[in-house]
Amino acid sequence: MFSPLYQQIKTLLMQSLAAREWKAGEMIPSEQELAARFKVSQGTVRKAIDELAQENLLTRRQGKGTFVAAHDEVRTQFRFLRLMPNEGEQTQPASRILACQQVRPPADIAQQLALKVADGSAITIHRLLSFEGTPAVLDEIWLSAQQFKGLTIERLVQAHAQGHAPLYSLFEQDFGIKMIRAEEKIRAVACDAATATHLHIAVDTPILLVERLSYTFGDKPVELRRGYYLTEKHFYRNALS
Amino acid sequence: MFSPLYQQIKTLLMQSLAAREWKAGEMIPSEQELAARFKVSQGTVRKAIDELAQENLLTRRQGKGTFVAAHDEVRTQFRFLRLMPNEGEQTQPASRILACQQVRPPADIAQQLALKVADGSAITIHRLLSFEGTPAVLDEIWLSAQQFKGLTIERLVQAHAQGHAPLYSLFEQDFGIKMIRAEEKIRAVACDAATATHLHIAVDTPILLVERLSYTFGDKPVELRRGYYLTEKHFYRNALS
DNA sequence: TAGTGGTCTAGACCACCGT
DNA sequence: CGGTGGTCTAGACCACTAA
Repeated sequence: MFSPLYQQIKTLLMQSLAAREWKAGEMIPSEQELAARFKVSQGTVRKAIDELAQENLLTRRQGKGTFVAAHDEVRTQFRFLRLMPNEGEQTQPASRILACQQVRPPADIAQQLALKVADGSAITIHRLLSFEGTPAVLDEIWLSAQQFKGLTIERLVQAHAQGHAPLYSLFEQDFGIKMIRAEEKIRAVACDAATATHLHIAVDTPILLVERLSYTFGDKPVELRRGYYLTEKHFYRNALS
Repeated sequence: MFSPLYQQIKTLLMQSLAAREWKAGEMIPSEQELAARFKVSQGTVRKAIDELAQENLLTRRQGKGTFVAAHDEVRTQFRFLRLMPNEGEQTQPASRILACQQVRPPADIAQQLALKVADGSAITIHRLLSFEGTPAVLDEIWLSAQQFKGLTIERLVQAHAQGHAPLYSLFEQDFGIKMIRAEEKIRAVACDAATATHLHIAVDTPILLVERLSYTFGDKPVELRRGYYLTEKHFYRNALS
């Protein structure tokens, strides 16, 4: 098996990132330094960094340096939230935590997150996102209790009060777990009674069901999220390129 | 305004592609030739081609050459069709053309396609996609009659019979119009009577409404498509990265 | 002014493909 | 084998940032 040098360098860098050798938002060594460390030319390091930047793991800033991408940057703000208003600019939603409990996960969820089906092996969060006071998204989030030990509703509410808007930013900074990619399955379903109440709509209103599985380093699934999106004043935007 | 050399080369190449200097599927000149033509080093041409390949306008094949991307390649097969079965592998749908008429476009559609609202200024196609005999998608497609002069239902059916499965491949080869990117707006809606009949489902069943605007070179919108997706046995897949 | 990433070059060699 | 794209190097210079 032939593997180009820059790929090997890329793997090494990715391992350093996974091991949190440099924290989110921090600057990594300069291209020259890395070239010296790995005993390759700057161009080779460059190509490795280029690919990592493309994958949103690093951020290059000319004149300053290369930084570990963080989930609280403006750039990343709407990378995972694809809901757009029918008219006007995209705005930051208000988030209200409804619940956060340590529970026994259903079999299907445990399977997708590679968890044991045991009491307290999972944490589930329920929250409501609103745009300009109007509820738009009801999220049901599942995590491994082992990885997110100590995650309570108080902590979520507190983080939120501190302007820690994106959940992934909290996961990254407090638990050292960075979501690097996700896959979504989107379906249209009829709204059930409980969801209808939270979204202030009639039962059986058609809503989007967005099922998201998020992965960290090593393609490890760490979050499963079922989002119920009201698409009357908003739509799910997707660019095909 | 500073613009790097490779960007200028990229623009020149893109102009050649838009002018159909090389046709879909054809090989473009080698990097060496292009470097000589533009009086730059191979590395600079290389970087321009790299970006065009990334944008799916060119396809590199080691040992062979660089080719103009075509819509009938396997690679591109599912670039625009995001529907996946709940279980099993993604398969090619069967397509049935229901109608193809030259009509006066509604104002909203004319506006998005930059058409005049006049009798016969638009072409509309209705078609049904089925997976394993089960209807799954009803598409309502709008095009400029001027750009797609001579597009009739006979031609569509004939192209289809020749295994010209993807519509975009027909557009590319017969009309010289290549879709290079698209934006989709996805909503959940209740199925109306006409759609219900075609999809063999009950009225008011929740379905996905996928509104797609496709662009050619120069960010020119050339196709508007409203797709009604049945998401009982399938889902719309999306990768967030 | 010093340090960073960004561009560009020229040349060597490798991997892959077809003949 | 010759031609293609793919990798790697070493070095020069440019653009941007911050002190």
